[in-house]
Amino acid sequence: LDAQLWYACAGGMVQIPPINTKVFYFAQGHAEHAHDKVDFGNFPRIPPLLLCRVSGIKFLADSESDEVYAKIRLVPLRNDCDFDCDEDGFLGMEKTDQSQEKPASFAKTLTQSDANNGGGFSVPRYCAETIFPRLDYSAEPPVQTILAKDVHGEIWKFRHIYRGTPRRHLLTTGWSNFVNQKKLVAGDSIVFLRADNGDLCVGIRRAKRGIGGGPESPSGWNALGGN
Amino acid sequence: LDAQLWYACAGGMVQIPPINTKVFYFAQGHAEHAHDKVDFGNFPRIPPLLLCRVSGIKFLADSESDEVYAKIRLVPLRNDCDFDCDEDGFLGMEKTDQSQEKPASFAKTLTQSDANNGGGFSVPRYCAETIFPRLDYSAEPPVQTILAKDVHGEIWKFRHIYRGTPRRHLLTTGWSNFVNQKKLVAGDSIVFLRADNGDLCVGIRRAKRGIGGGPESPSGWNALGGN
DNA sequence: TTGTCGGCCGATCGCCGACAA
DNA sequence: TTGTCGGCGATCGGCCGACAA
Repeated sequence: LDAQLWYACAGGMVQIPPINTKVFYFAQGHAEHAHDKVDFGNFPRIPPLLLCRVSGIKFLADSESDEVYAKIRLVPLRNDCDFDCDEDGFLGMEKTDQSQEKPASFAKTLTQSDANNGGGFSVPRYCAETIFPRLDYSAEPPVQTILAKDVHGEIWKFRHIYRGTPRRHLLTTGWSNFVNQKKLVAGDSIVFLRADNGDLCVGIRRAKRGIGGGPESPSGWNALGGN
Repeated sequence: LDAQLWYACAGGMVQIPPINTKVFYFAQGHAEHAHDKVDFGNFPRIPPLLLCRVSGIKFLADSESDEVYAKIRLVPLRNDCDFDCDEDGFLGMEKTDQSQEKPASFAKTLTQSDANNGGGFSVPRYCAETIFPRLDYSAEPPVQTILAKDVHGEIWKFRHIYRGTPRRHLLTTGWSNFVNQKKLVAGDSIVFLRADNGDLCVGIRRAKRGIGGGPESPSGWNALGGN
């Protein structure tokens, strides 16, 4: 999964520590947020926090829900007594690789009208003008076909039209099918992103269904929630 | 799963040996008909047939396809040299418990018109008159609602009407939904059965898609095919 | 600028009798 | 007796501009 699309779907609040930086692992926080029981083996006592080195990161998306999540491999460090000393990036608060080049992306939370069965999608002007392919306004009406790739690489086709009084951008044909296939409801968000190679990508960010997330959470862990 | 409904779905060709009878287990035949590899462990050489005692039978139905199949537990017998001697029922060819009380059931292979999307189901007269609940012919038109339980215990509702010139029995409302949910196509069969307690049951028997069945075969074995 | 609504048109669903095999 | 067909009315999907927030 492309890291740029991953970050766009995850949202601006999400920061992933770069590889080889040091982070604290909060075992209890992890256990409390996990849906499945976390197996700490036979450790007699788990320290509240554990200094680790990030040794690997995988950007993934759930095959069912499209929700993005990350698997972060941590290697415990021995010298967790002198952790406030020196060295490089704690907690990834300094500039990380994700900030170095931010591609054009746009997220919108679906309104009732957007999610209504049989309805279309109101495209905010900013999104249509900066993310979508350039529309030929000289035609009457201005209309084009849009192709967007989701997190699995699947291509979705939409009819993009600029019409109505006052004029506005809309997705019509193809949108309803997308909503049904992805099981989107009002409150969920959709993300459009123009990749570096010019390809248009589409991702989704589902609304939080309640504290702790629902059983639909990918791989049994809350995706990047807090700790 | 009720044994009567199971036998009705399996069809008249199917005979299950009663418990505690002796049968031959054809290892090679089993292996050839299985979809998954059959693991015979480290046996250096498998005899062509193995005298066994039936120690357990489970009547089951695949949760996806509704197709019925049986799990038969076999215990190998030592004295497989003198198998043509005496004792009780070989191969269940004698009367078994399934023949002692045959409930009223009827099977019909779906025609193109039956399976057509949006169409109804032509109920053969015999089925309507002997299996279905008694219809009040004095009404105009004669119509009733039929409830039928499938192999999972789920209830399906159909509108049963007697109309047309010449008059015939039809299932209309509810039938299309049943066809779609069960993914029935022309050539598949439907089974109606009136249980001892008076309940109406419905089962399906899918058409053979080719020699050896398809990958949809339940639990990796062909259901009761030959050996 | 954009969320919601009612209008409306075409496609599909599904019930019907006619007719023939 | 029952399989197939065309008809046709009801429903639904989905595109549209009006209007107001």
